[in-house]
Amino acid sequence: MSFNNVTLRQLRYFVAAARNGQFSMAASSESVSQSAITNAVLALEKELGVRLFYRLAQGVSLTPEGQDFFLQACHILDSVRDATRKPRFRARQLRGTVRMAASYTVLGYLLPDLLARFRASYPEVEIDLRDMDRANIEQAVLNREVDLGVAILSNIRRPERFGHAVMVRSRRQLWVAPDHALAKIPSPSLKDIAQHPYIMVTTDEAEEATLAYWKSRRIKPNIVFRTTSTEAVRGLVAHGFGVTVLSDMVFRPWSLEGKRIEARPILDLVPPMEVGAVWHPDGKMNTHAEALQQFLLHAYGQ
Amino acid sequence: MSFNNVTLRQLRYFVAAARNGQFSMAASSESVSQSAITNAVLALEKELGVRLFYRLAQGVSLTPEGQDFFLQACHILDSVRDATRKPRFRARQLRGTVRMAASYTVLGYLLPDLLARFRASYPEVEIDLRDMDRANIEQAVLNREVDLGVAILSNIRRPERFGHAVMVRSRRQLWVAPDHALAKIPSPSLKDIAQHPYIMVTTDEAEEATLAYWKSRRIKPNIVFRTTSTEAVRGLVAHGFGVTVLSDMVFRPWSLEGKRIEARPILDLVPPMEVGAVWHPDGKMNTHAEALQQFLLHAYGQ
DNA sequence: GCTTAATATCTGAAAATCTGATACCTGCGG
DNA sequence: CCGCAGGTATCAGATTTTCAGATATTAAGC
Repeated sequence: MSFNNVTLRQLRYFVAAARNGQFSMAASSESVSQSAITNAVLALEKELGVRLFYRLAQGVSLTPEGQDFFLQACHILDSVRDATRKPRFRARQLRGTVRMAASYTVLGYLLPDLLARFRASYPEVEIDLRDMDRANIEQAVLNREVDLGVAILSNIRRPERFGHAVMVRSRRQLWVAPDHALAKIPSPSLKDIAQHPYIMVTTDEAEEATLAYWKSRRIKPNIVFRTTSTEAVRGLVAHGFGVTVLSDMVFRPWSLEGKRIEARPILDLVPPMEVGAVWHPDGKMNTHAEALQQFLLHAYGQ
Repeated sequence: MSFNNVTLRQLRYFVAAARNGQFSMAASSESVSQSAITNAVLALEKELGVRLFYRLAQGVSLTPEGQDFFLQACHILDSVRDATRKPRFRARQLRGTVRMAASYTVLGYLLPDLLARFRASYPEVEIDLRDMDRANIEQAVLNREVDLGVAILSNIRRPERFGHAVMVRSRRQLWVAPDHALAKIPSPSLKDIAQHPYIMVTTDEAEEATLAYWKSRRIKPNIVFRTTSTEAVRGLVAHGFGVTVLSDMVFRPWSLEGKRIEARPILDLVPPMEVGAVWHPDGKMNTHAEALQQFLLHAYGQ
């Protein structure tokens, strides 16, 4: 049976399916037929010997193994994009240091892979990376203490004060243990969620951002615990002590000790988390900084 | 023009061609016809808009852009291998710290990518990485101060005193500026090289290793400069101050300021550099360490 | 049990890739 | 200078992979 090594096309279709949550929607986003997506995913599953999606009535959702593979597939596709980006010989002679500031969440979940890839393209450019909260990033960018900041854009008031660009828009979903009452509702509303203990993350102004969209529905979550540790949240949610709403960017299937977390789309319109880069409004920066800026923006198609 | 995104198969063939230095040899190593290799490489070059190989009478050799792309292609293929390696759900719950020691060259050229990939599979395992020379690594492994050492195995006397495995065997070649007299000889001998100024690297016992194979031919290189800096060597060689013989692992095309370095195979039988892992001879180690060990060994096809 | 909305399966058509033969290039030796 | 040896490029036809479109299947909601 032609021991088919995995194909990049299969990975593309798989990633599209994971992003869309439906094979048929992935098909139209990739401009192919639904059966093409189905076949690619089936071939992958057969090759890996693992089920990647749960097939649900209204679409599909990643199994823990699928989530795991999803992250790796994204990395592979990104690497291919980097490698085939046109300006080959991307100023390998470019040397210097870029001063960059990033906030907690960004530092942990977005930048490591991104910076590793940047380094592969520009090995001679050093990145002086600093850990700051949003307010300090804003100030540092305006004062030119750093060349570039990466933060949660949706928390920045009047982003027009900066040069800025969205890098990732990440949907917020309910995190819930599989045996939790809320897990039985395919698409719970905030009102449903309000009736259960809620675990509030407080890093990167998550509390303010969260309360903002609760307030617009005129209800409040039933907060039983606050923490700055996403790890703690995972543990607590997995053990059923409560639920939370966080962005897909920080979601992991997390089967520590066999305990799983599931993510459910929320019925109400919840704004996505937006991560992006900010720089001084006059846009002037040295060549290395510009290289990094371009890299960050291009790394996310457009 | 069927704007064909790059294919993994093309990358595989390209890498095989780069490794073999000949399309026809790559063809037999991949068990396909020579025209399959040719077509894949041509398609890649067309897609990238860059010449990847110089076509020579006796085979092919990477252009600087090709060398650059080669490293990225290797990374992509490695990532795919990691992602499709069977034990999906590789003990994500595995937590702990592995103590690891590595020597200078290994630290700079081999481990960064490898550890990043390990981290992707075992995000909860921390690696306590220490910089040591060979002698200290040997001692630390025997004293169980570290779980695992990675060093230049070919420098270790009586490796049977340890558990050990070769990870990479890297051919040693002549590094020479393109306009240097030696660059005109397709495959120079050590005797040819002895007539020109030689730059000696002294990190990781490179001098001892080098003199060993010179001694077996009963001649000596004409050493005009010694340094511990591979960067310095590249600069000096590129500017024609001398030549050197080093392994492919640390080779880069290095066209800084338009200056290039070329690599030429050496006529005499020069032993390759062998990098590998060593561990305590009784083989006992905790689960995390074993995971890392397995990962390192598997990362290099057996 | 019907309807709806999704995935799975099947078939012939289309596209890609491969092989094997052959043309072409280059360095070398007679 | 020519032919040979050892390599890459090109081509045509066979093979294999992938696709679209039609249809079967499945699950949930009513």
